[in-house]
Amino acid sequence: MAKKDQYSFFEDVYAVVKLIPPGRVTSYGTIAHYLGAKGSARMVGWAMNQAHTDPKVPAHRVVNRIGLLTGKHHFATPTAMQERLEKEGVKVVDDQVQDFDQRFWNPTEELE
DNA sequence: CTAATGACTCGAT
DNA sequence: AATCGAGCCATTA
Repeated sequence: MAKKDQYSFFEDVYAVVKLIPPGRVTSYGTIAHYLGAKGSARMVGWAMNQAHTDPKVPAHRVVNRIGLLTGKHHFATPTAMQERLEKEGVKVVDDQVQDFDQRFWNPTEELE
């Protein structure tokens, strides 16, 4: 980590992800859109890849727009993401978040 | 330096 | 309605 300007998007992404309330989930594109870059949804996932090493970043609360645990495979264990979500109170079936629309957390509205 | 990929999403055909 | 392609930013080869 001798570099300096690696952070930029990641820093913002981390901040938003850390602000995700328990029992809530959001999507990469939503975070990216909140940051002002809808197209960088991929980067958000990339940021998670670097962030998932940080326990302060609940990457397990971040899923794709349909509530599918696309990145569960990147966790320490492929089930860690689902297990954690269920532990938070979010039901996950077949890597899919139940009541996703209800569990969805919109930073643009919640954080304004 | 150029090219390709990546935990995504939207628009067009 | 379903499928395909393009866009976006950053990292790695």
